[in-house]
Amino acid sequence: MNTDAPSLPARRRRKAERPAELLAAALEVFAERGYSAARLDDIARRAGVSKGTVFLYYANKQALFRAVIETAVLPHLAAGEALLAQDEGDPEALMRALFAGYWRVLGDPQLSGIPKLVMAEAGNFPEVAAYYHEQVVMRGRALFAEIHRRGVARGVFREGDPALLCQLALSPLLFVCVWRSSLGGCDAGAIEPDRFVEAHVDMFMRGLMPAASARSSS
Amino acid sequence: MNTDAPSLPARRRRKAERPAELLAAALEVFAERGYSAARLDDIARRAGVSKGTVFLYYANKQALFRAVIETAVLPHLAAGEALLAQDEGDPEALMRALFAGYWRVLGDPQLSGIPKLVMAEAGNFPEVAAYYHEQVVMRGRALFAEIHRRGVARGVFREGDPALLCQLALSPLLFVCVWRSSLGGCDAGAIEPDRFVEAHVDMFMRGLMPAASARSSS
Amino acid sequence: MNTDAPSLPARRRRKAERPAELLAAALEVFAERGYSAARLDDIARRAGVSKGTVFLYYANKQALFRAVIETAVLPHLAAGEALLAQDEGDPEALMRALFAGYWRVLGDPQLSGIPKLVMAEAGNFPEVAAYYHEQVVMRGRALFAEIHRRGVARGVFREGDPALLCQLALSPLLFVCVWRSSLGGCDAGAIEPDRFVEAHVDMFMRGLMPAASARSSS
Amino acid sequence: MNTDAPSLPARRRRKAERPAELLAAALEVFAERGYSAARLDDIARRAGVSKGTVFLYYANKQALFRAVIETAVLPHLAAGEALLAQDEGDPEALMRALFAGYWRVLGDPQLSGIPKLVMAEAGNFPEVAAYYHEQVVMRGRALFAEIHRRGVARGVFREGDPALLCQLALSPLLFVCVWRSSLGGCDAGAIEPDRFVEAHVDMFMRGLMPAASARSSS
DNA sequence: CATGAATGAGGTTTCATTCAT
DNA sequence: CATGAATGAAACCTCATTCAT
Repeated sequence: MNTDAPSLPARRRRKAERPAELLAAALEVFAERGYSAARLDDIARRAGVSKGTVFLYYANKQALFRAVIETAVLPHLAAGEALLAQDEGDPEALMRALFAGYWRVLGDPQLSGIPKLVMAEAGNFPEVAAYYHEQVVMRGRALFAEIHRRGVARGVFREGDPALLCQLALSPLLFVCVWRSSLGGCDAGAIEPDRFVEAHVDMFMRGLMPAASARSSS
Repeated sequence: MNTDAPSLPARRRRKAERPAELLAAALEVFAERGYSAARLDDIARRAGVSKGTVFLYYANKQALFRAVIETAVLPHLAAGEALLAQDEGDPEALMRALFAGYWRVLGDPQLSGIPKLVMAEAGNFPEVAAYYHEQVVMRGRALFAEIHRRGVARGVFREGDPALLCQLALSPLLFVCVWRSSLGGCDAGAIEPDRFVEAHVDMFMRGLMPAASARSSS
Repeated sequence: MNTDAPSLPARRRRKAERPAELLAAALEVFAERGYSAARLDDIARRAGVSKGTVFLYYANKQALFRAVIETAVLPHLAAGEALLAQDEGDPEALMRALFAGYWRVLGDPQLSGIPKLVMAEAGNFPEVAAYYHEQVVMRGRALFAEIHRRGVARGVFREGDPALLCQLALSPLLFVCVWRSSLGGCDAGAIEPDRFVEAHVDMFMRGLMPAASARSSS
Repeated sequence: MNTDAPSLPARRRRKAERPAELLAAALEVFAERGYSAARLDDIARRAGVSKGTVFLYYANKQALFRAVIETAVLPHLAAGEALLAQDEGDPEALMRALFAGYWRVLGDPQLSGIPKLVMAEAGNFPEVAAYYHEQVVMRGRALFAEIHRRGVARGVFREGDPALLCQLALSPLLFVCVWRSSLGGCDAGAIEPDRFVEAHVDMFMRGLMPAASARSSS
């Protein structure tokens, strides 16, 4: 309320920023430790507030967890859908843009904690898993399927089950993001993520070509 | 393990099986819930013993966790190494055999909990992560690298960074095993793992061919 | 209390009413929930102010509690004492007037919360209990004793320990006020308080007659 | 289980006694402090166990509270019902026996905490209140009503609404039990409970006589 | 060996109280 | 004066761990 006054009292301004600060701190700790092992004390401290303050913004630990999951990914998906809706260009370029978009999210060390979290905790939070599946997985697949459909129509992509192809396309990206926040520490330098993804995209795009055009690839 | 003495009294035989039963139960519960959320009560009940008995075999929860990780994968790796050491045949067939071997492990709903566990808990157990990286990841990569080396030498595989190619080869398999024990419940039927892996292997093998032989692919 | 200045600005009048509004809200919540379970948040909301405001008027929760107890009953006692001081009439009528006066207080759903509160919380607030005993119980008993004394002197009441008779006289009234705010909800309609008190007073007055005049009762 | 062996291990014997010990300790603390203010720490310490042990026997504080209420009164009611079922004697003597029975319970400093508790906490535990009303209040009233019915049939009691008469009969007893655990401390010695109850019963029985026989009373 | 009752440290959650605005 | 965001002590509750039987 009344956020158009540039001279808002500092307290009030804090209040507006608190949820984001808390979500950021919570994402960090949840991703590092997992849901159960994450202590609200740590989250609060990392957000620069006391333990009790967390409960002013989120009813309990679970609600905070859900909020972390729900707010971190949706904007990016919406952006992807918007892009696809207005761009009618070359499917191959679109597909590469889709990869780039996914990678902007999954490659961000901050956001890459989310998929890891969801996978690690799906068993304990079936509702969260269902929400994520519906709001992220299905919508992400729909994006892929639409581009693939356009490519097949123009004869630049081979046919195939879009769900399966999508999984094939994304699993290395997802894997890399999980890897980085788990064994990445031990494996430092072994593989540079950007190069890895680049290699995968090349390989995948080549595999997606119709048989006839395969010979012309590098 | 020591099952070659058929005349042992039932009680003693029971005792010899306890560790394996405990590890199996622990793997189940750890994989379902994650380390922190797993209760020793549940593990004990699932193994058919009382809570106190667990401590007769493993000093504490952490030791049990380490034992689960350490005993579940090593035999399979050793088998792979033995196979490779004696087989000098067609690299392409060997590579497909390697995929099949990996899939025998990662496709097993029982064992597929392990990678998920390691990734989810690496942050909380750096030593376990380091152990796993050294004893599983590096050795697995070495298997791949050796086959790749032979294939390049014979001109049937294109060159490339073997670590990167190995990651590329395995990430979909690892991903599928993680997926199945997380969002798989919501995603039931969307993708059949075996088909998915088969498609990936085909695609990967095609991508691995030298450019010249690509045209002969299906 | 200071309502005799009709031209005060509204704000100032508001302020003058605050303590009474707070006490009323506090009485409600304390009576409903008990001292510990009553939240200052609820009291503040019911009084239409913010939580912080409560502390402008009362140093802490305990002080508010004491104020509730102390201000709610004293005026009524004083009124009873004044009445008795000026009225020299028929002791039987006075006794019935005393019952009526008690019932005006104890029958008021608002005020009936007080005795319940005092009894429920006496263990946690010995000083409050002592204050209540001295300022309410003892003075109430003195009223009864004085009327009884006059009646005995005129030969219309039988003799007896006034403290005991007073307890006997009042316990059903007190009980009904406690009952109504506790099990009254389950017991709705079973007994109508006014009828109950009327029956008790009749029975008590009959029991208070000297033996000789008993036969003339209805 | 297997409690017929006199040489049971001490641990096992403790296990059998724990619930009763816990209920006794809990009744004490709940009655002294009220539900909210009672700390499980105190209850545990008074029962001679640690905090965690309470939760081995009762799922949570509320369950313990319910168990206290439910187990403390029922046996006495059942005893009263049994007595009434087999005794066909003088209704006046039966009524005095009923008073004596109630007083055995309500006069016991231990058990007298129960009614106080129920009344103080009814607002916070509607289900407990309903249970108590159904299992204690209604059954208690039925006992009274049956004796009253017999007395009216024989012409030794005057007619009247039994529910109202029962309330009238019991309210001083209930009040005394509440009083003793609340303001009784301040009021020490003012009134001796046994004398008070005796006086009440005499007065009540006299009030219960039909008008004709009133003159023969002492 | 095996049990399971008991423990108590540690986590989540509540709420009276403070204080900058 | 009034607010309500922030605090942190204290409560409930969980569960790994111990140990008498």
